[in-house]
Amino acid sequence: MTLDDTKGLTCEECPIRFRAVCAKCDTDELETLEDIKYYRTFEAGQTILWAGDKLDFVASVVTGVATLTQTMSDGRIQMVGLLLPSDFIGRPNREMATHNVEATTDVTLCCFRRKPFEKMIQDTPHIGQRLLEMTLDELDAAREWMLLLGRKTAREKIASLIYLVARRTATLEMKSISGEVHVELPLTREAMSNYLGLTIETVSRQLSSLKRDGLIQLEGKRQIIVPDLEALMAETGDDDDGGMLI
Amino acid sequence: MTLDDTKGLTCEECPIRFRAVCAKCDTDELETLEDIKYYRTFEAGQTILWAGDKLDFVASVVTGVATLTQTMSDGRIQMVGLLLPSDFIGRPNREMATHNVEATTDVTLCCFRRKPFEKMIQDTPHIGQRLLEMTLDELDAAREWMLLLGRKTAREKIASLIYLVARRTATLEMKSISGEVHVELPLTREAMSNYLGLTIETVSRQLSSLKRDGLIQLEGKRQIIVPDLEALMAETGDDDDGGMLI
DNA sequence: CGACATCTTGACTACAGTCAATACTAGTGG
DNA sequence: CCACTAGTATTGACTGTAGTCAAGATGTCG
Repeated sequence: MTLDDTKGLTCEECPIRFRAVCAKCDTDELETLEDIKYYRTFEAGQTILWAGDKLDFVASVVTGVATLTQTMSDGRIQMVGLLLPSDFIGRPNREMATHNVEATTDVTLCCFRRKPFEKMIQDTPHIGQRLLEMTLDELDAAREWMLLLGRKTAREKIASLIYLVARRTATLEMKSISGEVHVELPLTREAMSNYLGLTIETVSRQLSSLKRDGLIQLEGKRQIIVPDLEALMAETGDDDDGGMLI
Repeated sequence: MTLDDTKGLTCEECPIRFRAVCAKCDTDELETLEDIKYYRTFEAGQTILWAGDKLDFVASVVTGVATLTQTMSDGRIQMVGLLLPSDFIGRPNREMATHNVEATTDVTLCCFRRKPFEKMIQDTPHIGQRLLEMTLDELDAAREWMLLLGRKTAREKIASLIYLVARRTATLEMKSISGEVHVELPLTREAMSNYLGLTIETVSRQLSSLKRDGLIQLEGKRQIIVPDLEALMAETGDDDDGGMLI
């Protein structure tokens, strides 16, 4: 799905219909949402929101990848969220953006005007319930990420990131989780370093090292081939069952 | 409030009545909660839950401090949550505990049987709404924490932790945020190191260094005096406005 | 008082960061 | 088509911060 395909999309046709904040809504509720929604698009590299901006919408990512980052006054940057299609931006009952949001690929957002959306949360349990589920999932992901940042080595960090994306693509494409997987990494080295709490030099060195050891192959800058996902997993420091919870 | 004071407490008398997951409930709703709740107490050092345990309750911390930790197979530990009174344990619709939960002081929990609690979330918007607010707050805290883990120096990490606790005590005691603050740190050096993604030796060294520089005074192992909160803040790497969002 | 936990300090090491040079890639214009 | 540039990525040499290993100090409790 490209940017232009989303123009004038109805909720029923929406590619994230069953994963986004509206997933539990019935037809009536979708109609209310239609009234308060509008689409916005951003090009790769553009900033969607600056921390501190007044925010009069919340939004779902429809297509593309965006990042949430936090910046220290001396310029150090830490990514604190990686937003994929269906992920939610903004917080009900908060007027200010708290983090920078940047598009790393071309991005389409489905924006909801904030005030009416907040009212819907009060009146439409399905929205609130779904948002709670999604927020709990994000909290789980954040905690996994904290383990990575606090305790993993550089090599383990890189392996974990590739494994995460590889696994997601594998399940998305309904492929078996073992065997060869082609991974499209929508992040620059800088974005990766900000995700992992490393410098770009260390990211580069560890990618080269994993390549030298035959655990990955690099095709251009953004394409990675993982010949053996199990073998990569062994480098992440995790044991296998992670992430299969209900 | 001590452990024994909470025996047979009614919701109306509860010390966390207006901050916990039940904060928005009206009298009727509290009555339903009374039926499915029971108290449990744990001694300092006890494990409340093991990751992987079957979980048939969720709970609020009424008194004391507990930690959420994640463990790697080789023994590395990262704290991923610090649970203070009113914080929530467990996740609706999930049967397994995903992290270890340990009492660092004596702890009282107000436990709710999971099934009826999940039903209440469906039927009682006030519970779900409050849980959503609390989860969003936790997510914010987790992201702040990720910045600390990924990008701060050891000294900044220690300063940040003390500042966090100092600030909380100061606001709790309605004292001015500037000037001298006495802080009770309910964590061992080991727990601090797991919180900060450091070794205990580094924690110890940095505490000594902050002491040498006159930024803190140590009274016994757990009591810290901060003569000048502003000066400590300057060591955290943050700029002042952090944490004052709506 | 002695025994065990926890904490502090010191000496040394290693992993990731810094600084700098070079390589690669994509885009622009002659 | 190639030259030039700008941005991004890789590699090397060196440094510095936090980790490791070990000895001692302090505190707690029977």
